[in-house]
Amino acid sequence: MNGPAAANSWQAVRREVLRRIQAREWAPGERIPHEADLAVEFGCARTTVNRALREVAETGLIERRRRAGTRVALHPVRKATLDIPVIRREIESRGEAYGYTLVSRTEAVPPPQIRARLRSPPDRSQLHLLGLHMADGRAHALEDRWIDIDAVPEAAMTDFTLISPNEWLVLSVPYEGGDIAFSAAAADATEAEALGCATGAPLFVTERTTWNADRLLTTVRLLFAPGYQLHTRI
Amino acid sequence: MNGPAAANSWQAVRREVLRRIQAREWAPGERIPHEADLAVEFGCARTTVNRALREVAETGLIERRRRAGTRVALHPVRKATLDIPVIRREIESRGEAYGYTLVSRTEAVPPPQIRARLRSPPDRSQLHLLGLHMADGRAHALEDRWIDIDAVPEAAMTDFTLISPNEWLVLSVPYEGGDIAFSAAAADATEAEALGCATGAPLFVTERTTWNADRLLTTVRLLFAPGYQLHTRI
DNA sequence: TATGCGAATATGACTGCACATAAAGCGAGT
DNA sequence: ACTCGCTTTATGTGCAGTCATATTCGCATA
Repeated sequence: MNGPAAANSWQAVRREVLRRIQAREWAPGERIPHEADLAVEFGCARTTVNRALREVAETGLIERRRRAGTRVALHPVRKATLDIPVIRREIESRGEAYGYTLVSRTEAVPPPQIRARLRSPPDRSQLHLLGLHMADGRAHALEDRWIDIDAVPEAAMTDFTLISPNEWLVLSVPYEGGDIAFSAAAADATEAEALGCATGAPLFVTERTTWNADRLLTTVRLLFAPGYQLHTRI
Repeated sequence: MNGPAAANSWQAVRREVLRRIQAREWAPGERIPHEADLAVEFGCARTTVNRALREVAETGLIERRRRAGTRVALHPVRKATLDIPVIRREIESRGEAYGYTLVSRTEAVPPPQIRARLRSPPDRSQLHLLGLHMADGRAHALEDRWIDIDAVPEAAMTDFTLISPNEWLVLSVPYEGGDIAFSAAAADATEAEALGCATGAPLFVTERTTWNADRLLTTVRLLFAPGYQLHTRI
């Protein structure tokens, strides 16, 4: 029997590895048998064991180091994966009607905090956009965005009354990475009016800065209407 | 020349693939050459191309289907990975001193919302724990937890004044999965006092329910002191 | 005009092998 | 004791070839 043992055997190996960790057959902190032994035990190639263990390691349950071997994590840092869709699609996928309004558009020198985040030189004006995303006619999220005009010059010519900067950027500006922070903040008077809630209401906030190679492209603060929840699974 | 071409060539392939997507050489929605062709072009084995494309697909930038081929995602849903450490370790890794106090411990019939989340039968009492996590003596997070006594009977005998349920559960109860929700809420009078903030202050909230095979184990609501941010990267 | 079936095709998985590389461990030389 | 360097070991990566499987597409048949 030369060919593949059965079906998806790397997943079978992963299942068994997870079971043994669950059942404490392999205790936290303990070293587990090395790939070659497991390959013999499971009757598959080392490659297959490697694939399975690599996937488990990605969830944080085991730690692997060359020569040192593989051990069950002592303090597992669980990894959860967040899906970050474009807001329009998030709303539409819930079966609600999407709407968007541009509230204001200016070019101005950003306040110190934003300037620091964009690493914008002092006195340099940047594009500042305020927009409101709506779901079934109700306010969903307020988007407060700064775009670096030097890094994204096309933004200066774009009409953001028709397409939200959120979506335009995803479609037209390739980016490599970013960092995201989640927090809570109280709605100030302006925000409360836009979102149709009381001043001081607790809002879920995400702040994201996006870059491309060495350029910082944009930083955005999204304030979600009260009741919003971000969901994920482990 | 039989052996590996150079070093980490699957990462080189991934880099080049990402570059072509960035540069719009492969436009969104467009089908890209199939693995065999790319293998020839890059002068490596199809396995290597497969590995690279699989990794890219995991970030949501391309979509792959058998026979249909690989195409650049039209509406990329970016995936971010959240690290979810035990609270004590999160605090200690910032170099702060960790502290924990058990505020209250009761067995009671949970309110309807919690009962639904635990799928607990009506009139069944469950273990209810309230505790406060502290960083450098300041309140960090309030933990409001219900544990299913039938699923985790050991919890009934455990002294939660010494170890937080957060940590005890991770150490002693293996679990398979859970779901997590993030939101914002206003501090009520009790919460405000415990966290040392004003009543009505906006708090970052995470709610998590954890299960194991078919049993629901525990559900927890964590209220973080004002100023807390959850960070991640794309 | 449907529709049902088989061929073609691209990804998915696996094997057996080889070489690469990080890190632990050991031992010789100072 | 201490350092340097060699050996050993477990994981990381790569290759060629094969079989598996989902899907599409075209053709034949009702």
